[in-house]
Amino acid sequence: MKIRVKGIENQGASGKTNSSERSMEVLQSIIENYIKNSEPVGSRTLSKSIGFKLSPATIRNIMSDLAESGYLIQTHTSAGRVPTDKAYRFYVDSISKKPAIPEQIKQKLSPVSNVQGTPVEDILSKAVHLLAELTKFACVVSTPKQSVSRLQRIELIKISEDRILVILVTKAGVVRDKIIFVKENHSQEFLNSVTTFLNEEFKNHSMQEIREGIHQSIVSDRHRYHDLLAHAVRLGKKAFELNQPGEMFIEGQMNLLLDSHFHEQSSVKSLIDAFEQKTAIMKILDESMKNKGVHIHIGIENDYEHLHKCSLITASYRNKQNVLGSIGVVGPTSMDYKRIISTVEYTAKMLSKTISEQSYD
Amino acid sequence: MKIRVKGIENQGASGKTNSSERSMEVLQSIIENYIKNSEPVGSRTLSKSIGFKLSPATIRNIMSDLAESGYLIQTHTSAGRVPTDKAYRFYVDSISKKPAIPEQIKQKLSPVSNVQGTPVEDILSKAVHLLAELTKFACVVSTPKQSVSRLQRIELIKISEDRILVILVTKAGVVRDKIIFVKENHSQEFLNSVTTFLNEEFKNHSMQEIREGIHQSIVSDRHRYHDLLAHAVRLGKKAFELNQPGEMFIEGQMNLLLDSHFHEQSSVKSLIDAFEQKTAIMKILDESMKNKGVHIHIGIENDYEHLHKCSLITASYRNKQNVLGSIGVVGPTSMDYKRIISTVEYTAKMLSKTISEQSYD
DNA sequence: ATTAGCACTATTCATTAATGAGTGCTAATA
DNA sequence: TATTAGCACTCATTAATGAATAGTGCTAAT
Repeated sequence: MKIRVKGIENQGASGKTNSSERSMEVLQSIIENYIKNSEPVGSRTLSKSIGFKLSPATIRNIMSDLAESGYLIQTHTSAGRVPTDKAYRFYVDSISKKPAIPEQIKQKLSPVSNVQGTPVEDILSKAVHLLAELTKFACVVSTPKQSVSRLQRIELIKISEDRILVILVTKAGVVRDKIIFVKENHSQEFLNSVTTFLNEEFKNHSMQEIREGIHQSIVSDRHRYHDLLAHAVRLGKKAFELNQPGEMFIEGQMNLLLDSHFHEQSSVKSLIDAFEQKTAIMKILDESMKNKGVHIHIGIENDYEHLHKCSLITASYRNKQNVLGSIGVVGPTSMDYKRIISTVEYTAKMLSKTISEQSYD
Repeated sequence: MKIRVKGIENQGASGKTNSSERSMEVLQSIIENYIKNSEPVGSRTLSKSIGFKLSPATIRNIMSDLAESGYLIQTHTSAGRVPTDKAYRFYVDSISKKPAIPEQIKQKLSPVSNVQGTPVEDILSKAVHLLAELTKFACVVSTPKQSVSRLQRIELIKISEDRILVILVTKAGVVRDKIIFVKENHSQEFLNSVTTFLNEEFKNHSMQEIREGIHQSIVSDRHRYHDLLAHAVRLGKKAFELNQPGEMFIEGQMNLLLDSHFHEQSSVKSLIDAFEQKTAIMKILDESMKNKGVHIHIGIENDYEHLHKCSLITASYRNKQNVLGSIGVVGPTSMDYKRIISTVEYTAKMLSKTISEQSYD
């Protein structure tokens, strides 16, 4: 058996590129070709598409090597070759200069920044909708995490004898409400005092801190004999209890089903499952908040099995103070990474800009 | 040519059912058979399924008549027959006793009523999610219409020099927020006075009334020389301006794409379009709020062309005072109407019950 | 090291024939 | 007179066949 050298070793001082480099160039061409046409690419086709700089036979040899190293697979003997997830990983890692955002995309996304006085949720919803239209894939966005965002204001409104409406306004510009049930029949005036106290005590603190702080207050008994404070703390504890599990907006799921890569029954079922069980995607979005920039999860790299046929491109958005959530695209592993990456990046940037302007500090 | 009698005339005092009645029974069987198996039903199959009470030949004659009257069509000469939208219309109109709700469905929907202190939106979202799971079709629900619901409370919160956060709480239990931009730099104390004024003036009035009332106030000049009131009216006008276009939650869109009836490309495209362009479905939901009970739109009966292959089953939900919105199912025209109708009806009932309990009066 | 040439393989596509489900009509039957 | 059995006919579906095609791998020549 002939052993072909496909290593990284240099080839002396000749002007030629070394063989490893050339292999990678070929691989890149194959990937781009496949992304474009969604069809297995053969040696002749490729030779043509790179302007016959290499003959089909040469390319066959290179392809054979690439297949051996796990970058390509054949669906059957006489078919062309298809990039593996490993190939896509190589591809996205080797992308150096991102393409400029086409004017058309900027145009399309402009409504995102054009939203005087709109609630954050509506901005997110608008953004994810447009992103789905642009990419023709499914898009998701997570709503701002409650725990990190800081308190702008709390309001307690008496609804009935035993129910109080709590409204929390965070600095990120998110308004949350819930009803709490109480045993005592507090007057609205009393609630106003409590409100004042809570606002003075906790304004600008993160929800996380507040929850811990209130817990502390209850454990310590410094308020035990002060009626107002004791009640305030008690109510506050209920009011700040975590109840929002973290939401996510989804748009354009159906786009995926027009995509030829998801035409088999099983793939469709997987997708439905993935979107039904939001947790897996949510986890990826959460993960994406931890680091700056665009995050890419290619097929098999996803922990969740039903996403093995998908790639996710995500980017976090933020206001001036905090990372709030992230937005992303779910598409086939053979998506046009360059385009999608820059589109997601740009959308997240727009989102951050808009929300920062709207933020309450 | 032989003319077959297929009219409504009676046939004397014999114990036999008259032929029209029998035709309708056959039609019903055909429809139920088709709903069950999604396959054109032939004379032999049907004869068997009704226990050979009628021979295939007889059934063929009846079928031929039904086809002539537009209740059935053949996809091709040697295929069985398929119900038309007219047949489905007949079918749903002839449903007399609705089946009891299976315990299993009640069980599954119980989380809807089990929601202490949850915002209305979350309840709706939960309900529509469960409905989609139960029916395996796409489900939609419209959020409470702002205009009919009455004011529980308004809050104005100063955000920055030129921005005020407005929070509207309606009696239906919906909290809405938006930011308004102002030229003057009002103090929070001033805003509090305005808030008090607005609450006293407008509590318990419908948004519609309030909008008109404020408009009146501005046209008339009774507040012109009173600074506080003039400002209050000005701010109020901004605050109550309609900005919520009426939302809709969608769940289970992808279920439809597993359904064999939507397997052709064109159908899929239509569906995507229908859900993208939410207006058509929204209109049907709005329409459904005008009358009590379950509403049924079968295929071609829908104004919107992209919904011609779908049937919609909708029902409104309400609190003690008002009809708030509606919830519905979008599925193929050959859906199991009995089951879906009763499921939707039950869901709407649960929803009404839960929201009424949570409503602020 | 690269390439041309050739044998080989597997898919895809069109054609054909067999099968079968279902109808419509007519004549027999209850 | 309504129902049914029987039969000829239609058309979709399926399987089988073969030709065309796209692609590979190997070897020998450059």
